[in-house]
Amino acid sequence: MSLRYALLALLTAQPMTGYDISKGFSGSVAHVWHAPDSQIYPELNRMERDGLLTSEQVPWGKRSTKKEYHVTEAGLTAFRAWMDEPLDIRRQRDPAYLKAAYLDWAQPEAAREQLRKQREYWRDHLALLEGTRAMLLDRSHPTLVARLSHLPEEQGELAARYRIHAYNGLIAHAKTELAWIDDGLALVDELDGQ
Amino acid sequence: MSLRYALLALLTAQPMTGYDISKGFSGSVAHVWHAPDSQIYPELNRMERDGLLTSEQVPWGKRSTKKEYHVTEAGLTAFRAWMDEPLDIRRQRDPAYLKAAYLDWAQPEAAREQLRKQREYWRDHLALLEGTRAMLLDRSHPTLVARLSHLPEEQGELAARYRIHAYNGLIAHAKTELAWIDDGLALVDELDGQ
DNA sequence: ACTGTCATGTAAAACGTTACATGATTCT
DNA sequence: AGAATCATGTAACGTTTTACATGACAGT
Repeated sequence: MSLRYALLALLTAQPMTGYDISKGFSGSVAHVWHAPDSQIYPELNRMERDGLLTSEQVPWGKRSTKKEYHVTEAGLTAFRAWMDEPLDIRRQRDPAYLKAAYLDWAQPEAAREQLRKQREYWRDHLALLEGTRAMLLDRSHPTLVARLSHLPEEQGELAARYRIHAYNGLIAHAKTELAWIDDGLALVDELDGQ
Repeated sequence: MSLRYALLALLTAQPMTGYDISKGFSGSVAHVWHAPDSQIYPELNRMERDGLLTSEQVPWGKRSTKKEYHVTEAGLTAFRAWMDEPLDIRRQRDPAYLKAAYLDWAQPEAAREQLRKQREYWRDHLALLEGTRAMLLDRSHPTLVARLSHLPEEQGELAARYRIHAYNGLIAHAKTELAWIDDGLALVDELDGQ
C-alpha cells in the first residue's frame, strides 16, 4: 500500500502523467520506493477511482492526448493521515545477508565475483544518491524546485531539510553496505588462502 | 524463492520439523530472512515434492508423530548452485525512508512518536543481534553447535567466521539506522521550534 | 522511412501477509 | 482440570515481478 503514498508524495510537487512519474521516479522517490511502469499505471487508475486523484486530458502532439494526474483534497487528506499513522516496521529480508552468512558453501571465486558485483552496484547507487543530495542542497533538484515554487519560503525550507535528511540516511546506509562488502572480500581472501 | 534457500541453509545444520524451524528461526536465519509459519509449512511440502528434502515420521508422545525434514543430495546440490549463482540485487523499498523524506507533512508530535517507535525497534533488534553474535563468537549458538558436531574442524571454522561476518553487517546496519533516527528526532525538534 | 522516446496499459505468476482452524501433548 | 506449548496447516487477500502488447509522436 506504500506505493500509493509514494505516488501521492510525488504528485504533491506538481501534476504529472504516468510516464512523467515512471521517469521522474528515477531521480527522486525511486531511491526510496522503486516500482515498474506496470505497477504505476494501474495504481494511478485505482487512485483516481478512489478519489485521491483527478485526471485531465492534456493535448499531446496534434491528435493525441495524455493523462495528467492531480492530487485532490481527499488525496492530500489521505496522505497526511498516512504520515501521522504509526509506521509498520518490516522485518529484514535481504538475500545479500542470507548469502553472506553461508559463504562457506560457495566456490571462493564465485563468492568474490558476487561481492564485487554488489560493491559495484552500491558504488553506483551511492554516486547517484550523492548527486541527488547535492541537487537538494543547492535547491536545484527539479521536483524540489517545482515544490518550492508554490510553497511559502518557510514551508519550502522544511521540505528541503527533510528530503536531505532522508538522503543522508540512504547515503549512510550505502556506505555501511560498502564497508561490509569490503570486509567480506577480505574475509574470503583470508579464508581461501588456507 | 529465497525462503526455500533459507530453509535449506538451516536444515543443513541438522534435521528439523516445521515447528523447530519456525521457532529456531527466531534465533538465527530469521534475522536474515523472516517468514511466518503459514509460509514455512507449505514451502517444506513443496520442497519435499521437488526432491530437495525427505521427511521422516518421528514419534511424538505416545500416539502422535511429527515430520522431521532431512536435506537430500539434490537439496545440497541446489543450495550450492544457488550460492554460486550471481545475486540479484533488489532495490530499496523501505517505508521508513519514504516517510522520513516527507516528514513536513506529519504533525510534529506524530513524527516524534514514530521515530521513537523506530528507535525502540532498532534498539531491541540490535540487542538481539549482538546477543546472537556473542553466541557465535564463543561457539555456543545452538544451530552452529549442531553444525560443528558433524563438520571437520577447519570447515566448522569457516562456517563460524561467515556467520559472524553476516551478523557484523546486520549490526552495522542497525547502528547506522539508529544514528539516522536520532538525527531525525533532532531535526524534528529543530524545525518544530521555529 | 526509420529510430528513439513518449505514452499506456494487460495478464499471469510468484511472493508475502493476515486471519482462521484444529488437535495432541506436557506441565502445573 | 486447565494452560501453555507443540504441531500442522488452509484460505483469502494483497503486493510485486515479469513478460507481453500496442501505438503515436519527434527528430534525422
